[in-house]
Amino acid sequence: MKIDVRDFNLKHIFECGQCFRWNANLNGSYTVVAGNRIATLSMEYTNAEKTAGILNIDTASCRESEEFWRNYLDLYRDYGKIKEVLAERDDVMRRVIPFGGGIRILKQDSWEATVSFLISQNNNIPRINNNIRDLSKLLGESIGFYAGEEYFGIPSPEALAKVTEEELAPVRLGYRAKYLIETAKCIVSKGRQVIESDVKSLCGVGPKVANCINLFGLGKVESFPIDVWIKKTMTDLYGIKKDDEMKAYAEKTFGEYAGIAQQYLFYYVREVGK
DNA sequence: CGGCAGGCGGTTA
DNA sequence: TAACCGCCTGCC
Repeated sequence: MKIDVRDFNLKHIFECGQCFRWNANLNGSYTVVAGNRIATLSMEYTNAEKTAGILNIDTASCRESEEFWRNYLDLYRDYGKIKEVLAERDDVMRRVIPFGGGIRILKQDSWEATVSFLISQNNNIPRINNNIRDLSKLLGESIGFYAGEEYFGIPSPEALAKVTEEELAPVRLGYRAKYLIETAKCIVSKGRQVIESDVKSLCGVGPKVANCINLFGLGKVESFPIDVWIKKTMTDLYGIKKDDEMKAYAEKTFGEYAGIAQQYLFYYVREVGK
């Protein structure tokens, strides 16, 4: 399927630290797993900034719904307008947005985001990607073959609640294995999906991970995760040093779009740091 | 080898 | 409630 898009860049979207279930291909396309779906996304960019053009979605099955991918890729949100609003509110935003002008907040499944960001703590992106893939292979269900490779979904809370830390050892999650099992047990006992009021009380979930789950898994675009990179950026660009002052600044200045502003800041500091 | 990577929980004062 | 520290692991 082909979709006309703007304010959209594959590298910006997948390499801004919000999602760990993708593989960058040599030709610039990304093979992505979302829930139980697999697709390769490629772009024909039509502007110099590479933020607009024709998105091509190649899926494993021809009965795939375009609607799913439109929603997952957050195509119904007007990022052009949001960028204008943020740039108007803040000079730093005006400067950093062009670096990641094609960012979109993916609408990930809440459980998938919970598992992903529990694993992400004190960890680096390549290892997080590997951990999630290995974990899915060990305990997740097969979601089919694509380009000759078998893919697995993130294990359900039920599947994770049943295992011991020893059984998870091959995935090399370290001390995060316990958090994952305890959190799975907690969600199983509630008998429903993760909701916002659960997040902070989950085992292994502190302020940073909670904000990531809210932002990336529950659509809370006003959430503002503060990690070491955001700390560095806000110290460098705003002269703010304390966490709670960063939080207050984000609430006051970025407001309902704080999570999106966070992504622009994050992408900027990572790009400039290279 | 020590230091560290997109933090957290537990313990202290 | 703030500061400190150990922690699995892999990589430098």
